Amino acid sequence: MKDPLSELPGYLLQRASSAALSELNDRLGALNVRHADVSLLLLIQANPGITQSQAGRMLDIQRANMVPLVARLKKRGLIQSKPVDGRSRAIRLTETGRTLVEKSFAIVQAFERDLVGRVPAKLRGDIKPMLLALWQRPAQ
Amino acid sequence: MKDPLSELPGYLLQRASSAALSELNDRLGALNVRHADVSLLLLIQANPGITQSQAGRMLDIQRANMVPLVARLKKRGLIQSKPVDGRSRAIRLTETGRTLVEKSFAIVQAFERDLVGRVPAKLRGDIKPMLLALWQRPAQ
DNA sequence: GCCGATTGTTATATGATATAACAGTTTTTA
DNA sequence: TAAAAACTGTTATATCATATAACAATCGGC
Repeated sequence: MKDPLSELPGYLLQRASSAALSELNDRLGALNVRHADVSLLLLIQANPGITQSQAGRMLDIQRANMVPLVARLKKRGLIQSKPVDGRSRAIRLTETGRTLVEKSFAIVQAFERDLVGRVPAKLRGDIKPMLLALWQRPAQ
Repeated sequence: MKDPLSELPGYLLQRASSAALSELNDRLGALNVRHADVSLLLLIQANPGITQSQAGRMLDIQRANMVPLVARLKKRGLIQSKPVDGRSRAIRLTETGRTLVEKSFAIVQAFERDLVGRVPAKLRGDIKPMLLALWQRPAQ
């Protein structure tokens, strides 16, 4: 059976990404979180007091889609937020959130190690530069 | 603002993939198709008479999710199918489908060229091997 | 000829992402 | 400083991708 798609870097990029993401989600399932939760928690951990919109911009998640994500984490007691002015709210991890983000990050790191380990050693140093280059969105 | 996520190859892989996919979908919008349609059409073009399940396995799309995809392409007159035995159906491009897949493939190729062009020249030869390596799913 | 596997299908659920509209607030600028 | 513009969080809603479970019909191997 011919496979014309595997010649296309863009297709390989998509398949690699979705396979990796689904593997990571499987592993994170043990903590009952998903990759989107963890990326937001890690971002808040690195930037305590970050605003919902700021986080959304960095994660490329639109304002409207941040609402249910933040609400879920708040409901689980992982984050708290308080007004920083009349419209923005500063988000921080709770103690529970800090604990969970540490456990999650351990899983993420193990996953990243495995992922990188699948690449031939001589190419490993090029992974980040290459993915960053592929990420570039041309000016429109 | 700290960005702990951009240190993680897995995260870069996801962002690169989703940016690329959304750019490709934008470009394909001119033909009123999406990337999923085009990948199936290309696969059928390369393997006339391929079965719905076979295609699904190659594209990693489950049987149940192939149904609306195939139905949509059939409704647009891009593909036709006829029974190959009591359960399987062989799928082929129609003349309309052949025309559309050619136009689509031109867009895909232009996109792939641009995508690869964003990677520093000295790394370009490693794109496919690296993405294939990242795609590997460990035996479970 | 029987039994397990396969195929296409329906129904359904979840997650990610997109747009439009809004009320209240802040910032810009004329 | 008053009016205009931009920003924030929110609701409602739509689309797309993906997942599972169940089913009837069919096929293949023993």
